[in-house]
Amino acid sequence: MVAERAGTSIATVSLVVNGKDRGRVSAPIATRVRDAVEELGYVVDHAASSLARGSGDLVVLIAPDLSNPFFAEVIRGVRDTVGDRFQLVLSVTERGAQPVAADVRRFERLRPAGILVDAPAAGEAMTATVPVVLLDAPGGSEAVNYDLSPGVHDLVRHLHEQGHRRVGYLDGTSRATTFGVRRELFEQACAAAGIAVSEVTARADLTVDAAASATEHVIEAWQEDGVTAVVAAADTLAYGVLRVAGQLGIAVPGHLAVAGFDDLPSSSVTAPALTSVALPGADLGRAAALRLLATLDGIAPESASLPTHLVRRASTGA
Amino acid sequence: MVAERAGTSIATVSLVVNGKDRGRVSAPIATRVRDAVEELGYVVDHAASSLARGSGDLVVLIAPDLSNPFFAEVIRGVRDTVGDRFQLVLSVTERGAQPVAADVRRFERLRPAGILVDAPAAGEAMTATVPVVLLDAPGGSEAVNYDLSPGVHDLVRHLHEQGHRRVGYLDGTSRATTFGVRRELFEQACAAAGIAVSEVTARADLTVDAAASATEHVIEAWQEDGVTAVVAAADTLAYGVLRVAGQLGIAVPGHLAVAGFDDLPSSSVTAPALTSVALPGADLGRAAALRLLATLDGIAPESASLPTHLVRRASTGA
DNA sequence: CTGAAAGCGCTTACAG
DNA sequence: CTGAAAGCGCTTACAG
Repeated sequence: MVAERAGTSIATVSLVVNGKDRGRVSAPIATRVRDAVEELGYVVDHAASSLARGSGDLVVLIAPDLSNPFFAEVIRGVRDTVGDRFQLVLSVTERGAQPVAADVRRFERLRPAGILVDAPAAGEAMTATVPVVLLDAPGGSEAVNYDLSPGVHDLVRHLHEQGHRRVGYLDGTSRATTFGVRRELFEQACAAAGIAVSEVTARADLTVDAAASATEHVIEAWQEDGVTAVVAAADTLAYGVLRVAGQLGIAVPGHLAVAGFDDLPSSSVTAPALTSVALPGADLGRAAALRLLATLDGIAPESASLPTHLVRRASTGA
Repeated sequence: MVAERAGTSIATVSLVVNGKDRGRVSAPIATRVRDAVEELGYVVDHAASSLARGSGDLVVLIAPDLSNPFFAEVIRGVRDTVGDRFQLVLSVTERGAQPVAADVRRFERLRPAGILVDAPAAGEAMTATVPVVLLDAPGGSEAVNYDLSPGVHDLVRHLHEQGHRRVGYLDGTSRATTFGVRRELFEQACAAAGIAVSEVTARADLTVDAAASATEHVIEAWQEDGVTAVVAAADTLAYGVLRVAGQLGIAVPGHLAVAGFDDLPSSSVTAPALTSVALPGADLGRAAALRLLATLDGIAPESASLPTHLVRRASTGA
């Protein structure tokens, strides 16, 4: 239709709308085509275009839980980076489960330009016929990760300075590898610093409610065990600890110091404000998108490891 | 490849993988095809399939702000309803802006089976070549909406019973129509009940921080104006009011009652627990998805209006 | 019950 | 600089 109206061929229209007309199509014809496109409100068919070209302009981001403010940040970083060149679409897994290989498979069918997978389940081989970049998947070679070491070491040193010698750890139930790494690094750093990690263990789903109820179950045991500080694997979990402490009248940080991971925006406004190992979500999204773009442009992506640092706030007496 | 391995034709394979083989393909051949599909890990190409068929199996949900727990609920409802029949993909607008017609246009290219638009900007004509269902867009005919009346009237009656005669209203800055409706209904109901709505107005983006800082600006004026209760257009906003009241030592509900809209999961656990007009997000998502499915099946969808009700909690002295 | 063939709307060598 | 033609991987009447 457009070709007919512009008095030219379909091939020429294709060149013009794809911006490949430089030096291939004369200016007057290109203008006629653009006018026709405008008047007809023509928009290239995505399916046909993807089919002919072999892949489309979609970038898929698969994440476990979009309602988590952390992922909102990641999404922002990805979007800012892929910009107008690609169309970003999101997919959430069922009930916050970690993305698995089958999720990638399902989106491969869409022939996206690339797939980003945030916090994939451990041990899943995320290979596809399109480029895949993993976010926050320690161990994967195709991944963009945080370097948790500096943040964790700062945290442990800070706790030590504040006089804590026995701490509790509230872990997540998530299958994401990053939680294993957080815990391991933390325990190693504690051992090195002469801080004992209580044998009383607790874990919860990544919600305030779940964390609160897990905390209720172990808080007495922690107290009896001489724990003076609790570190949670995520800020959301730490909020649960804060809530229970508040309800039980346990002074924070006086009787119990609390810290988390993520440094969510709301962590500066909890009561008391939460000390946290900052994992800049937008940076992660940006780095992952850059890596994907590099791959698509045929450039060997450099492996990215994003710095982390400790944000000291009132919950640990800072 | 699959056809070759199964010793049959491409057409037959197509019938089998699309489950259209009943009475058209013999059992042994169908089995051979399925085996071949299994062994080769074959998955139908979405682009080619969409192109040949005219439309695909994608359902697109465009929403302004996925990090809002309310939308997380909506998404859950949609997903539960579209199930395996369609592939749900999400799109977030830039910086939480209300979805506009251009967003719909952009996703039309994907040839989805249908498009769901949550909280679209007011006055946008959301027409497309594929079925579009609007969520929470009062006034639109293709929309699934809440019937806010019962909830708002219960709220006003409740405030009246608690002795409030002068209230403040904290509005959202969102362009979504629903906020206008909330305010209007509330003011009408107040007028009818003999409650004055303070002229001191405040509005904020839908975040706790923004609401808190907006509240800080007007709280004194409200107090001077004799306001004894504040109603916020969303629970997220009400959290900001609660925070400021807490910081200033204003007793809730003793000196100031607070209520919101949405009844987010976290509203039962704020301090104090928040009275709220419940807008069941999952129900909205479910109703919208059902409406889309009905349209796709050629059934005239019945217009849906979802009931709302008041959840009374401690923040208004309940 | 099965398969050859047209066609979905594009893109891209290729020939002119 | 321009256009005719092949082909992307499917689906679906249609003929057998």
